[in-house]
Parts: sequence; structure tokens; C-alpha cells
Amino acid sequence: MSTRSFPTPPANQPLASQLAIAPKRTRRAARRGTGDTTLADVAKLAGVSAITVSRALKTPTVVAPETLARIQEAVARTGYVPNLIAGGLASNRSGLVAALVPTIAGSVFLDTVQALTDAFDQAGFQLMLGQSGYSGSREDALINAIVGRRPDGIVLTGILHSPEGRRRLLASGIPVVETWDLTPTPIDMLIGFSHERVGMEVADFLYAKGYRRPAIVTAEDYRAGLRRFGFEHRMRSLGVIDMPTRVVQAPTTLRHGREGYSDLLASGAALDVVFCSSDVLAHGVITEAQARGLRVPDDVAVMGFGDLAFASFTHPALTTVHIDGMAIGHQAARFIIDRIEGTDIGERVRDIGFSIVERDSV
Amino acid sequence: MSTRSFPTPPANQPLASQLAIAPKRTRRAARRGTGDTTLADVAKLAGVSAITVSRALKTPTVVAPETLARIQEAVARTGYVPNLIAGGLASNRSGLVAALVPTIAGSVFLDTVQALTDAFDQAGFQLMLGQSGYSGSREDALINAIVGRRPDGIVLTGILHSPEGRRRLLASGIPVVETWDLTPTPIDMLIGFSHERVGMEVADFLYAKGYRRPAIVTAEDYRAGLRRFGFEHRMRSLGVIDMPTRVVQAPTTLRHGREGYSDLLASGAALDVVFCSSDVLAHGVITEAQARGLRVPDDVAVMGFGDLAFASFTHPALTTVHIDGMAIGHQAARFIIDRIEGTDIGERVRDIGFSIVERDSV
DNA sequence: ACTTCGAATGTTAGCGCTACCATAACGCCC
DNA sequence: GGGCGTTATGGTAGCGCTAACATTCGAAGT
Repeated sequence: MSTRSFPTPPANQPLASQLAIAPKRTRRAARRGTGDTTLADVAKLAGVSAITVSRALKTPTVVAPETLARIQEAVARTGYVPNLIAGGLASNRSGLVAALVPTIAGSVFLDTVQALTDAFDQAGFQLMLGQSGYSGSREDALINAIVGRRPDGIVLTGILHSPEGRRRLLASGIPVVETWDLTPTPIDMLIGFSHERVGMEVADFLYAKGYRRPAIVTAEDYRAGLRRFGFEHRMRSLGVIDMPTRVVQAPTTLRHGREGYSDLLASGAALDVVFCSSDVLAHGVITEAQARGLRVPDDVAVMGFGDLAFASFTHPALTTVHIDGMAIGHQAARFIIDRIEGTDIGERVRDIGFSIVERDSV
Repeated sequence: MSTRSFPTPPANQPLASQLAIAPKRTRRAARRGTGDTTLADVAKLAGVSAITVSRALKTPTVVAPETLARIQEAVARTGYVPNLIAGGLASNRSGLVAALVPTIAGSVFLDTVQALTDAFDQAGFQLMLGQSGYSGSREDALINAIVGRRPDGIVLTGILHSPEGRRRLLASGIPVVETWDLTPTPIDMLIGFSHERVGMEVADFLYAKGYRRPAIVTAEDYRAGLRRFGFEHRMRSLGVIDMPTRVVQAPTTLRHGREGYSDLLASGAALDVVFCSSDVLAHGVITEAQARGLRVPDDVAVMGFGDLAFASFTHPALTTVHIDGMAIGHQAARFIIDRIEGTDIGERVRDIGFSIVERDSV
């Protein structure tokens, strides 16, 4: 075992002994602390004031090298870990950033969340994760729990917030970044792309490829609805009127894709391509088609959305819409960090765009 | 409007007026606050003391109904959101719980993380997410960042912590739950299962099914290594000596599965079944086999691990090892919440077990 | 009538840190 | 040699909340 040479001086005792000597006169017992070593303990050990220790830890350059060394030794000896809660209260910077996602199960946002944790970790912030669920019922309670912790920033990913939640966020004055969408009225900052345009571009793409009997398997989700809307709209203007559609629950799974396609077939619809609201769904459709002995894309073509890691490794490789989820996460983090540090953030609304990745399923 | 009978005497004003009257004598300007409404503001408006407002919010039952109503109205009017950072400092309960995972990209732990957020949310705690990476290099820095925020509990998922990190956690006195494994020397509490036994049971299972030429595609991960070890050990004692193996990087992807199987075939090994360290890997192996025109399980059988949501919907449906990730998350949360509330937690080490789910790929 | 108790509320003193100002010691310039 | 930066450090006063007692007052017990 390692040494334990410098037990904290019995600084906490005096009050207790007063108590023992003159219990009647003592106004009250000392409030018990955490028992952790504090800044003051380290300061005493290093023979400096508390504030100097604080500086030595935050901005070592302003402390004399000699003093710094003494403090660092004291820190090492005591195993001191700064209490960031206390620091946060004093400095009005909690060092926390909140990320709200509908659910992490869906995996579409995983890259974004990963990029967020990484970027914020690196900048010394800790990510608080909140799942609002697709229903949105607990949303307000969640927002209260989040705002109550006074995060230095909030990243909203793919949720449709209630007007009340929106108002609360606005009132809190906390920097907010909305992601994965392009709304006309952002709360604050925004990084995303247009789901409607995705739908339209996909329609053009498939039409150009010669497909005339498209079907849709889509999640019951606001953004997915937007893509579908754009798709249908454009297809119609191209003369394609009838588009059989299956709406499945979010978050999407392989199962939903299989069942969605089965249902589509059961309805007797003639179709040559299926546009899915997620890669997972598309993978399910491919799986179901193959289980039925159909060839993809000859008998039925399949188009996904998201370009998740697996998309290029399905068989056949999935043609899909590429969204750079990592870049979204990084930009969101950048926005918030810049805002906190007072750096100019430039344009507060950014369209990150998307691209159609043609592989073998279409 | 209801009565406001007992306004607190104007105790907060003196400093400001002093300032106005005798600026020279004022020792310093008042530190600027956050500008948010505080407990004191609400108290003043409701005509009670701060502590009564605090009680009204935390334990409404101890406040007279009339007073309560007055306070609630004041809260609504001011849009007051309690500062939980300050509360945490005062009460020594941060309301934060940390979860450390190697990465969320792997998706094996997703169910667990989801269950954790849900359970903690419900109990009023907020989850801080930390990704240690599979390398473990940043682990110590991460642990410092976590401990510094004085969480009320820490859930460790699938990481092999350095001795130094372990010591720090122990020293912090924070309740710790390790999950997804059964170590002989837990830090504190533990919920998991034996990876070695998984390997052994799978070996028995496959052997009983008549397979004699097993191969392994496994992630470079401690726990996966344990499963492999158990598998090889048992297989050997059953007389199977040669087991071609491909080790791929964690986190695993469909791609790794395809490449792993390709490599295995390229090495010219004769094999009748592939035991994979994850369902995703197994899915990749199936995909590659099918892309090569092989039939699963007739030409090659495939065994996964994890029983993720998609496992029963691959084609053929994946035979795998079922782990109840949600249950792990819930139990981990239970452990910590019980510990915080002082409830008896019972046995501190729990084996949640596993089961082999036989479907069509073996 | 007088303790005794419990319910409701208040007073005080921090929790551990940092912002803000002050101070001390040492050049350096004209 | 007095004024004025510069560098390193310290003192004080909070940040917004809650723990620990203290107090008040009416009801109940003896």
C-alpha cells in the first residue's frame, strides 16, 4: 500500500471540543462536511492561501514555479480532487452540458452523441444525457431537471419540443443548439439539414433510375414525416400518384422493416422500390425480401436513410442518404464552446447538407 | 390573489442602499449573481422564509396547505427553477450519477444505458455519460472529471480500470456498481455474469449439435477474450484442438464480421461453425457467407453473443447468447438508489446469468 | 394550570469554491 | 526619487441552497 503520510490536520475538531467544554454556550454543532480534503487543506499543507491553490490548478502560469511545485506536491499527497460542484456554484459555470435525444436505442444519433461526448470531454465539460422518449410527455419534467442543473449548454437532438419547454429554455438563457433539422424558427443555434429536401432528392434520384412504383416504409416520427412529405410531393409532380405506405413505430428495428415490407406485399401493391426512413428499416426490408427469395435490387430495390456504419456492408450494399452525424455533433459542441468562451460563432444556423450514396440495393 | 401576510423584512436591501449613501465606505461592489430568480425571491414574494420554500418544494407534506399554495403561486409567477448545483453543494447530494462505457457505438451496452437513464430519471437523478474508449488511456483523466463532480453513484460498464483509477474510486467513497462481468474482487457492488462460463456453455452446445471444426471471430476486448478462453478450454477438453481465430478491433461492426470470415476462409481452414463475440459480428459473418453463395447453417453455422433486438430478425434468425442488458441496468440503478437511500441492498454481487437462444443459424 | 408534545415556520451557519479587489515587493522610467 | 507598471499572492465576501437547531403556538395530557 502507498503512504498516507499527512493526515489532514485536525482542523475540524475545535468546534467539537468547544462543545465538550461548554455545551450550554455552544450555539450549535458544526455542520458535518464531506470528509474530503478541500482546497483549504491543500493550501495549509502547501503553506499558501486557498486562492493560490485555486489558481495553481486553473491557471498555473500565473503562479510562481516554486509555489506551483509545492502545491502540486500537496495535491498529490492528499489525493485532492477539486469539488467542481462548489466551483460551479462560485463561478456560475457548471461544466456540464446536456444532450437530449428521443432515445439512444434508435442508433441514428449515436454518432452525434459520441462526437458530443468526445468534443466536450476534451474541452473539460461533462455530458448529461437525457432521453425524452418519442412521446414527448416527460419532456417538460426533463427540461426542468436539466435547467435546474444549470448546464453551460444544451444540445437538442431530434425532438419536437413543446411550446412550454421552448419558453423555459429561452428563459433560462442557456446556449441551445438544435440539431438534425432545419427549422424556420430556431431557439438559438442550429446545425442540421432539410428533411424535406432529402425526400425530394431521393424522389428525383429514384425516378431518374427508372422506378415508377415506389413504396414507403417510414417511422412515426416528425422528421421522417417531413422526408416522406418531400418524397411524395416530388413524386406526384413527376406523375407518380399512388404510393403505398407503411408507418411503423419509432425507434425502428430490423423487425419493423421486415414486417413493414410483408404488410406492403400482403396489401397486393405492385412496387419496384421501397424508400425507408432509416437504414435499419431498409436492412429489414432487404432481409425480408431475401427470405422470400426475391432478388435485390432486381425484384425490388431498397433505399435507406442515414448511412450508418453497416450500410456499406449489407448484401447487397445499401444505397442510402448519407448524413454526417459526427460532424453534426462536433459543430454543435463547437457552437456551445465558442459561445461560452465568447468567441464569435458566425452564422447561427448551419445547413450541413446530405448526399445520396449509390451502392447496390437500388 | 391570495394573501401575502408575512413579508420578510427587507433584509437584502441594506448593502445596496449603503452603496448609494456612502460609496467611499463600501468595501467592494456586490458580486453579481446569475440574474436568475432565487429561492429568496420566491420566499419574499410568498411572504415566508427561504427554508419554507425549500421545504415546500422538497417535502410539501410538512408545509401547511395554505402556505404551500401561496408558494406554488409564487413559483409559477417567477418561473423559478431551483438551482440544483447550489442544493447539491449544501446537501452534499449532487443528484448526478455517472455511467462509464467503453463506447456507445458498440451498441451492446445500449440497453443497459437506456435502462440506467430511465431508472435514474425516475428517481430524480441525472445521468452523466462518459466514454472511456477501449484503449483506457484517458481513463484516469475521465475518472477525475467524474469524481470531481461528486456524483451520488458510478456505474462502470465493461471497462477494465487501471489500478490507479480503482484506488481513486475507492478513496472517493462513492457507491460504485460494476456491470457486465463477474470479477473475483469487485470494487463495491456488481451485477453481471461469467464470460468464461458463456464460452464453455457455447462450446458444449455446439459440440452436442455435432460441430467439430469451430472457428472464432472475436473482438479485441477483455471480456470477449474471457469468452474465447472458456470456449477454447472446453472445446479442447472435448478433444477439439485446432480452432482458427480472427481477432478484430472493438467496437465490432458488420464489416469486421465480413472481413473476419473472409480472412478465415482465405487461411484455408476447414470449419463448420463460427462463434462470434457479438451479434453484429455474427451478422457480418452470415452476410459474407451469403454473399459467397454459402448456405447458413448448412455450409457454415454462426453463433452470436448478446441477443440484440435484430438477432431474431436476421435471415436466418441468429442463434445466440441472450444477455438481459436492461435488467443489468435496472439492477445497477437499484443498487445505487438503495445505497443512497440507506435501504438494505442485500447481496452485493449478483449473477444475472445468461441463456442460449437457439434459432436458425446453428 | 402546567408541562408536554407536535406541527409549522424561522434563524444561523455553513457546503467548497472563485470573483473581486487589495497589497506587497520589485523594478524601471524620466 | 516619486510615480507607475508588473508580478505574485492574499483577504473577504459571496454563489444559492439546506442541515441543524430554535422558536412559536395551539392542542392534549395529567
